[in-house]
Amino acid sequence: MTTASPIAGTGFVMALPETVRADLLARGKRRYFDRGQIIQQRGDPAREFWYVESGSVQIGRYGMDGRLTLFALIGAGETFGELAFLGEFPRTVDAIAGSDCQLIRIGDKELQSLMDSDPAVTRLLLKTMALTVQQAFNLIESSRNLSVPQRLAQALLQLCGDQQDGARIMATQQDLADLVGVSRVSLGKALAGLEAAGMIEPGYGFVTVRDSSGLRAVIGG
Amino acid sequence: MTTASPIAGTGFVMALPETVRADLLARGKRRYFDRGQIIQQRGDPAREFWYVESGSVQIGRYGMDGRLTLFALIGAGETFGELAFLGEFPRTVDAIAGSDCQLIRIGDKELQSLMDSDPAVTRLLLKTMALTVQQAFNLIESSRNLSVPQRLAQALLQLCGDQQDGARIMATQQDLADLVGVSRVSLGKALAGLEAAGMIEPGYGFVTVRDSSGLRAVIGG
DNA sequence: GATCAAATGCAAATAAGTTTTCAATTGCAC
DNA sequence: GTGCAATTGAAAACTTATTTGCATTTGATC
Repeated sequence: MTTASPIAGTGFVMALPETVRADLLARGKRRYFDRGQIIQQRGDPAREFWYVESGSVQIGRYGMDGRLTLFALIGAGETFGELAFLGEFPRTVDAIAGSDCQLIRIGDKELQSLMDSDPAVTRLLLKTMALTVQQAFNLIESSRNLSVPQRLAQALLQLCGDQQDGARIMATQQDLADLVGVSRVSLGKALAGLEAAGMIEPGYGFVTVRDSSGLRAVIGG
Repeated sequence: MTTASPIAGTGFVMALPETVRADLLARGKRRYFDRGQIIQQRGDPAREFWYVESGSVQIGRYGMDGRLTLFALIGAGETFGELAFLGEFPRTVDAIAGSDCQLIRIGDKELQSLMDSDPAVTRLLLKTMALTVQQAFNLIESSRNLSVPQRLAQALLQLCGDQQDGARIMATQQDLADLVGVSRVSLGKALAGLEAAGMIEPGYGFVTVRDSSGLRAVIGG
């Protein structure tokens, strides 16, 4: 579901002013994860949140069948895990390294020392959080009246992130259907439509984005 | 739309620990609004947020025709306007006194002095906000797969707030349809269904809730 | 390269919601 | 009370999405 993506990952750190962000990231510790490695699991205590320096992270939930229901793909420059960390509740989603990746861990110590260093930072954190939330709500609200192809386009754009055209999104049609919140049949039709327009190329277990600006146009018009 | 309600008003202040809340509210100034009076308008700078001490506040948007599209009804104990205030962006919705009401205004000065008084409060604010957001997302996510009657039940419960059974919700079927995100026809059918079950009584321009626990059961099952 | 499970494609029947139109009702203003 | 606009009720045609079942294709494994 497109609507789910803002739940897991946001531009939280990205939205901070350059100096503050650099300061915060400098305090955190770098950690490396191999593709497929589990970063966090549902129910874990949330002692930190993560900034993705390179690579990508899959956010979703494992069902009893062991399959991952994808919620979001977090790319470089994005963060995930802030809500559970700041809210002090257990992880609500699983996170797996989608590729070999390099993350920066930001925990209580780092956050606290940043807030101590400058009292204005806390207000800034609140502001950034509120902004992020508002954007997420806007996204949700706007997607309420969109057709399936439009919502699919939105989801695909979210999933391919900042990548250039040609990005390969590793997700089955069933994954995408869950993400967008429709049946596999409906999603298949929507995919076919976007393919006919030359914007994407469906594969077996993946989708290649050919024309991201076209996808944006689909949403807009 | 049910999904819109968390945007406008939340239990932000309600979720604060008793002592902190009392402290914060004691700092704010009481203001009184007559029924129908405008509290805030879209585009206004957000210099404060409001805690509803008594009465109710309508949140929504005025269309070009001068009609209000209802998003939420905020009752006693709830707050509204935090997002725009904390995020430092202009109001995204209009707020009108739904009845004579008594609000507490919390602005920069009050918030700042609270944060200064105890450094732990800032962390607490972040936590409360994160919690509120997560709850809002949970609500949205859960409502994704609900039928129209279920979403209607959810919206009605949200609108009648803490009130006892017998609460009269002043909203036309068109209002409710906009709120739930369906056509008036579909909403009428859902209303009729709930009425047949004896949970509500539709009126002319209002709905009376007869059995709120029944409505909750509708959502659950 | 033969096998097998996963993933995709396709089609028909069904369900749900929308749009449109018009009639009936309600409540307010005069 | 009468007139009038807003609201509600109801019906039909239409659109969209779901469900179900099965056939086909793909890619990994042995």
